[in-house]
Amino acid sequence: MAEPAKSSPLSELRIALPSLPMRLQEVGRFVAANDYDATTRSMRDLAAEAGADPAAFTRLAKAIGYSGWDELRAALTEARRPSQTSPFSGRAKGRRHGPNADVTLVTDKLEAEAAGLPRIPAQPIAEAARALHDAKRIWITGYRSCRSVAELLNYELRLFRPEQVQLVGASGPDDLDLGAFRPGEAVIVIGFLPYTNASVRVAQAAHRSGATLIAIADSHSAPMAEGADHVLLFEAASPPGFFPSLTGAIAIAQSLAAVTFSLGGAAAKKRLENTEARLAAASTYVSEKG
Amino acid sequence: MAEPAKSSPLSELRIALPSLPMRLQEVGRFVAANDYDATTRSMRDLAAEAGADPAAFTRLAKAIGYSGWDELRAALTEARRPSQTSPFSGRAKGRRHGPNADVTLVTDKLEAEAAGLPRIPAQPIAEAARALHDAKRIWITGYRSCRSVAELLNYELRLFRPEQVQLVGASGPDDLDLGAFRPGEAVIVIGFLPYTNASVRVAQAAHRSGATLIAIADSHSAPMAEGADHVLLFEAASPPGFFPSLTGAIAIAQSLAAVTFSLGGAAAKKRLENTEARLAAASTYVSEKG
DNA sequence: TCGGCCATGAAACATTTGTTGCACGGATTT
DNA sequence: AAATCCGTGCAACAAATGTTTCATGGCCGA
Repeated sequence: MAEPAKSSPLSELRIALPSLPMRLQEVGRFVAANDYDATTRSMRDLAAEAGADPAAFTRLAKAIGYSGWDELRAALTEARRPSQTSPFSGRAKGRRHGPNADVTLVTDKLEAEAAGLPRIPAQPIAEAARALHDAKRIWITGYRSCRSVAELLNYELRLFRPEQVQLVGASGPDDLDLGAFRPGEAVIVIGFLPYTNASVRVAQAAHRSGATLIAIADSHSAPMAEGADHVLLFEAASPPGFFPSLTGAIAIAQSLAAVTFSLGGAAAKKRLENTEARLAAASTYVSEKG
Repeated sequence: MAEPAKSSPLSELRIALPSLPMRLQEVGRFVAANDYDATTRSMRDLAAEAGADPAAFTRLAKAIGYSGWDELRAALTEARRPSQTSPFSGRAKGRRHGPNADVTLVTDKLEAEAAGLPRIPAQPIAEAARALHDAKRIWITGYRSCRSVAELLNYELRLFRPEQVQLVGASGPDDLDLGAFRPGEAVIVIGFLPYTNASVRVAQAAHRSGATLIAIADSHSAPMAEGADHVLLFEAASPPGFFPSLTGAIAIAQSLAAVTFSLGGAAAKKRLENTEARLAAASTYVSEKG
């Protein structure tokens, strides 16, 4: 298989974890989660706290290729040494050229997107949230890459308003939903350049039906923003050769859901708790442990 | 006498330094200058490197009020312990209610998320992208709210590698896909606390199969990060009452797709152009106009 | 000059450290 | 069903740890 990036002893450990015997996995997890204590305290101490046999630590070290616990701990200690590099900069073994171009590419992109977020107008989001709060029913629309944003919004809103939120096209052809829009309902349409025809049709249908139209788009002149009651803007632009950025749209979606939830007050909170209890009962999630 | 501010054992040491016997001063200065080694290496080791007698360390500790070297080192160790408070913490502005409480809520949230993005480690993303580039096939997994991230990644990767990218569970029960993982393929699993059982099962299956496992998660100790060849971290934490933030995960997904695309070179570019041409021919998009 | 004092290094001490051999038990194979 | 392997806990081991003691030597005050 492709050789794993064994940048640090910790990642070596984590990679090897699943293929170890059960008890060794336990102590391995303990070490990975408490690596600072692993470097400072004694093996027996750790064993006592982890509720395991001291010998297990020696065996763990040998199992992942070290001559013993001492050597593993030495490696962890070196990896932890505050040493040379400033807070960021990865662990850079001296790489400066070639592959490093990708890294700066990523950093630049992340910083650019971070810069875009605070520029998102907050006021319209709050207003749109109130509209959602008042809506008897909420429809959500997004095509192609915007589908992911639509689904996230759908998911989060359904956590506390399960019966009143629906993804357009979720239960059959989109066109069936278009005729179902009613006044008093809200329709959210997400899109950016180039605009998908289908999303524009949804927006138009929403407007015609008298429902409240909320557009999440990259421009006021976006087709789905025409006639919209609320327009939530984000920056989708990216450097040439990149895909448009959806980070802003996601941030808007999450803010929208959060404010709508807070407007819902105790009732919304109650419903969310019910949902979570149901998920827990179905053992959807990995149970927490010490 | 006036009690000196004993904020840390180190400052205690430095304060008491001048009033100590010469040899103890030397040792004390050595400890102050190499406090990391002081917490990790043994007394005799330090003595050898400092060119001093081991006993001097015990005497130094006693001279500044500790019962022995062990106690001094324990204090230094505690002082050095990495703070367990999350990177977020400087906030908690008092504003709760008011006319535009919702608006400040949104701006705060946006700013917090913007601050989180530059903290995403870029190096692992670049490495993971190379793994994707080399993979014969790419599987993508995400449940519940992470489903949206998975689908975005799926969408963008398929733009230039249509036949080799597949969403786990897209064509039938997830379990059918679990058996299909092969060495030389890559499996991406996205998740954060609370972790969905299904995603952990996918990660385990991927690891067992010998495929390259890429985890996008909120912690190194996330279950799906165990055994992962690449772990891409983001901050999902949000203020109480909020949903976890997916902004970071989306940003990672997009960076991953972008770097993978750039690694694809001319071939990837060609495929992307084909795809776009096909979409245009199907008049998926609204034609540009004045 | 003598006598006490203290800093200092070396060696001996009890304790704790990491390690390894052994026996038991469950799972798998023959 | 028997044989075997492997994971695991226990206990004993040698090595290393921090501490203490003791002998030495320099310093200052009588």
